[in-house]
Amino acid sequence: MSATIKANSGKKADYGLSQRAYTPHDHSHCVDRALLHAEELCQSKGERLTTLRKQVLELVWDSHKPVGAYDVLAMMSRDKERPIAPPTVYRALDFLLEMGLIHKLNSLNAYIGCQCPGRPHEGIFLICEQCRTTRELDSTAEIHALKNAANQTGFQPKRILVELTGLCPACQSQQSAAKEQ
Amino acid sequence: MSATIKANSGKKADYGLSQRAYTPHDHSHCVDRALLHAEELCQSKGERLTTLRKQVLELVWDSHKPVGAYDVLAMMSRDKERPIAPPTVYRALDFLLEMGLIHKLNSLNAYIGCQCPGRPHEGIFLICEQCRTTRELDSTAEIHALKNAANQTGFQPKRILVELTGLCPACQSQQSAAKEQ
DNA sequence: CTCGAGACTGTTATATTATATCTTTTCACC
DNA sequence: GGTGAAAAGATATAATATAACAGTCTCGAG
Repeated sequence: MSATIKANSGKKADYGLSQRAYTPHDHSHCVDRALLHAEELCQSKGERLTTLRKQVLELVWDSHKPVGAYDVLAMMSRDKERPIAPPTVYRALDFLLEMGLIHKLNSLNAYIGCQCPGRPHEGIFLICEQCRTTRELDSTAEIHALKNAANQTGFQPKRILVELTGLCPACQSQQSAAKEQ
Repeated sequence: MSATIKANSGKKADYGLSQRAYTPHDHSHCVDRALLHAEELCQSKGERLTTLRKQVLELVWDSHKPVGAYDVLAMMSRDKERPIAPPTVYRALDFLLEMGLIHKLNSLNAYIGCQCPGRPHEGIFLICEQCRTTRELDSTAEIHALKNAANQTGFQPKRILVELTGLCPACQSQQSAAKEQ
């Protein structure tokens, strides 16, 4: 897996959390907000958001695309005389997962910043198969319906994982534009 | 990951596909049916269900629990002077996935036989976190709702992955029995 | 039949993702 | 400052998956 490319940082209007992943925006706002949330959450839970953990969170938030553990590893090892070892990164990722500050996308073996931490929720992820931009959808209703359906069979659901792969708006218009040529 | 234990083969009543994974049953029926379906499907698609592919399918269907690629590998290499190599297994698994005869459970990196092949569908998996018995739920309605929700954000969904982890009926009653002690 | 193209399988090597274990450092608290 | 628990460093290795190339089989065209 290759290292992630820096996200577009052009100064543009801010469209609200929900659609932000798909539109040009000042991404540093996203990162700042994420870090702030993280600080608050850890404070309230009495957990330590150490420099290392903060750094990993920042790298995961580097864009709206999921990053692999070894991408994070590579980014952290850059500009270091001695490279970081995998367990260091995995431990930080595990901590952030535990805190609900990031999510793991199982279909990609990659991690992405949680777009609405704090609020209890279970994510539905919309992963663009072309540009990999990933958006988290807060579909409490649909999740609830799924859990209900499971319950009716006698199964007692605890965790739920929903990942949709397809095309984001930008890649759709790109494709239809290409077809018209 | 350890090799999977043979499923209960006691002769008992057959409760219909939907609940079978959770109840004692003559598992050889499941396997036979799966193999039959596979033959038919491959025939109709003009694909070859070779000995190797059939053997892998049979091993995946060895129980109603997901099996890892390396479990299959180990089972196939048993009683062989020369062990099978990973690509052999992965190629067969890829073929079976392509045909829709098995599914991959991304949260476990494991594979399971499709419980309703042929019928076009996208699975919802109920994975017991205790005994790992996994059932496929055919919830067209819920899947549709999810895709709709995604569509409304401008995302064009193609594939969907839903995995619920929790407790199967058997493990629930086992736990409540334990509590009463 | 037979021969050739394409599909399938074998083989070796290696990439990618993740964890076990032990040691050292840091940090909050006393 | 001393102390114990949590975090991070370091080394090794496990678990999952693929690349690349060589050999074998199958099936239809001639």
